[in-house]
Amino acid sequence: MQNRPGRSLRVTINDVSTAAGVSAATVSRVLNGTAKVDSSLVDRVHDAVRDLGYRPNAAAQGLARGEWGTIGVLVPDLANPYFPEVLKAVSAVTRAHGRRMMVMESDEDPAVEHDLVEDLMRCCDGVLLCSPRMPRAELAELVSRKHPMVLFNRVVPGFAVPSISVDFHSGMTQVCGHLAQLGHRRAAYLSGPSASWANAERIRAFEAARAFGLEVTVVDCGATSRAGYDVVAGVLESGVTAILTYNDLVAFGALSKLREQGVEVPKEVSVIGFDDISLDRVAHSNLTTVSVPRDELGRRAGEILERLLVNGYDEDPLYLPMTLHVRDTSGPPRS
Amino acid sequence: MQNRPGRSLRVTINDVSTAAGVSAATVSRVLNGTAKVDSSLVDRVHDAVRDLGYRPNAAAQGLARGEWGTIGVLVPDLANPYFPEVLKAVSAVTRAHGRRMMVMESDEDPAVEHDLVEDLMRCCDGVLLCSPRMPRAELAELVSRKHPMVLFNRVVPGFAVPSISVDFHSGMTQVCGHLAQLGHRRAAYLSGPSASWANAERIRAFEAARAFGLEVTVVDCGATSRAGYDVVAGVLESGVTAILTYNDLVAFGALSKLREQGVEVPKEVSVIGFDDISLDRVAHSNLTTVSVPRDELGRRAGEILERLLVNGYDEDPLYLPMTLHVRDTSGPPRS
DNA sequence: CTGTTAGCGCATTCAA
DNA sequence: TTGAATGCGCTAACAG
Repeated sequence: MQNRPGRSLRVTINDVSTAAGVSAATVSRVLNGTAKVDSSLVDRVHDAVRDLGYRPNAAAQGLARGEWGTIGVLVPDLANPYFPEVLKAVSAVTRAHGRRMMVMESDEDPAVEHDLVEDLMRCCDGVLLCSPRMPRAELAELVSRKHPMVLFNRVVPGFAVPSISVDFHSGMTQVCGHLAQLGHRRAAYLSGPSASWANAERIRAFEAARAFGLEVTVVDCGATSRAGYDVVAGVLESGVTAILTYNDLVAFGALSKLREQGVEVPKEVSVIGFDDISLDRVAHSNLTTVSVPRDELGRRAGEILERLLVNGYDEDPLYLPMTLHVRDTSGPPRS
Repeated sequence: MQNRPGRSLRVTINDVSTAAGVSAATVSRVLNGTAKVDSSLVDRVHDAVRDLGYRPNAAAQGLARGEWGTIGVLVPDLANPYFPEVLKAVSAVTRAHGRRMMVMESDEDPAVEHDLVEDLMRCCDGVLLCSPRMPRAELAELVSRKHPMVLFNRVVPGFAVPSISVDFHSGMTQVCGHLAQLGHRRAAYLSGPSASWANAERIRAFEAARAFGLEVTVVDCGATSRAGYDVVAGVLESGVTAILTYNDLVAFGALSKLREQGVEVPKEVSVIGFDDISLDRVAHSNLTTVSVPRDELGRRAGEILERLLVNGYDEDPLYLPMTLHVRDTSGPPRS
């Protein structure tokens, strides 16, 4: 039978100090190494701590120190395969600096993002914010609170907030270059959320592509496997020889539909993903795609936030490069 | 330029009370609805809160209330595709009950698990523990603290701790039944971590299988795609007609190797996964497997923990059923 | 080196 | 209904 810890039976620093025959301050000093303490007292404190099973109350420490020892992360969708690795890296960095990690999810709902960030701000030393669709004005309001914060996967020009992102533009440029060199002239892009900065960055790459003879048509689609599945058939009719996607999920959906329709890939049409979601951990995917260094992204983000916390350091936006992986779904256009 | 919130410029309940011309107690009452307050005062408080941008300090609330408003979750590997959906569900339930979610990862290292749980206990009202390999003695020690805790994916007989898990035994029995009905007589099981309860449950199903004429040989393997890739070749030589795996990742690795070797699936050998990791979110996988209701698992776990916190309620271990999904990698044995 | 004192910011007694 | 006083558990500043 478990009880919730009745306040009375919770062991505090005073219980320890009494048991050890020292003051509470000494117990604190021993446990935190804040000051030199006579070794005999140190031993008595440690004994008492062990006997009583004492653990400092984190809330009390936070209050007294003015620091929570916690950072917060807000992501739009915990189940999106993009984030686990990022969180893993953030968690590792965070832990290495002696802090804990609070995680919240907005469930892709911009309406709640603001509240969640506010909530994080009142219980975390710093916030890592991945909020692709939050309106600029709301972001500005949050930034104005001067609470340590790092923007993740989104760069907002004119905001004095450290941010880390991926060079999506360059990534898509590599994709286009690959296709152009294979001889493709017309391609379609299954577009992601139109309000998303990350999507806009991808699209921006098509201007340069045009200069090199590759015309890319943007088609509204979405960010899910299902969306790719539904949209791809109509796109094919337009006579393109290659299909680019907002992310790998969309590409998987599209491939699935193409397979059903008996369309051969890459013989009849090339399909190129984005993000490289399924690479290492799940299957040896054969999708040509361009990869995000998700673990590095998480690690660097955690480090920037830590520096911000310790030094109050403000840094320039950081862009991580993407890498093209040519696999089995891209090839020369049908002639 | 961001500063870390200088203590002096942090707005407290006293700032609000001064601005509104009321006592701090009244501010507290208005914000928490703890008692009736004259409506004119209510308005003044709300105005002051808005003007000053006041947000209650979570640590101070926690201290005063004796509750942190936070639950903690410990998982062995954040990047394991098994957990995102679980965390998503836990997060939703937790939030619905007005609590936050702290997440920690043991990185599959039993040595640190104990410390992490201790850390969670001193900053969380309750703990959700997924720790497949922690020795029974250590678990017992943690349970003895009487801190609200729910065991996840592990049932420990004789412990008075609420636990929720999946009926792995039944799941593997379904797999064996499927194979037996197809006519298979000899199969190999690529075993997961030997210390894991979840693995033992799967193996337990092979006794019944034998009674139905299916002989399953257990082969040490591991829990990763790589392990499946490395081990499967040697297994094939033993002449089995079907390969069962600890999880889908292992199965994917095995399939990858088989494909390389030109072994046809399921014509020459059937391959059956476990967990159904890649189903909906990523690709339309064609692996025959048996699925875990991961979101329900997370939801139910969160609810049990919440009940424990509110009622101090102790419940019997809960087992969720698995579902067999017959797809393209299983078929009749070669003759 | 150690104990005593005084907050940290809030919720909750107790009086009024 | 409201305000003043007290304490949650801990750390830091101050004496000794």
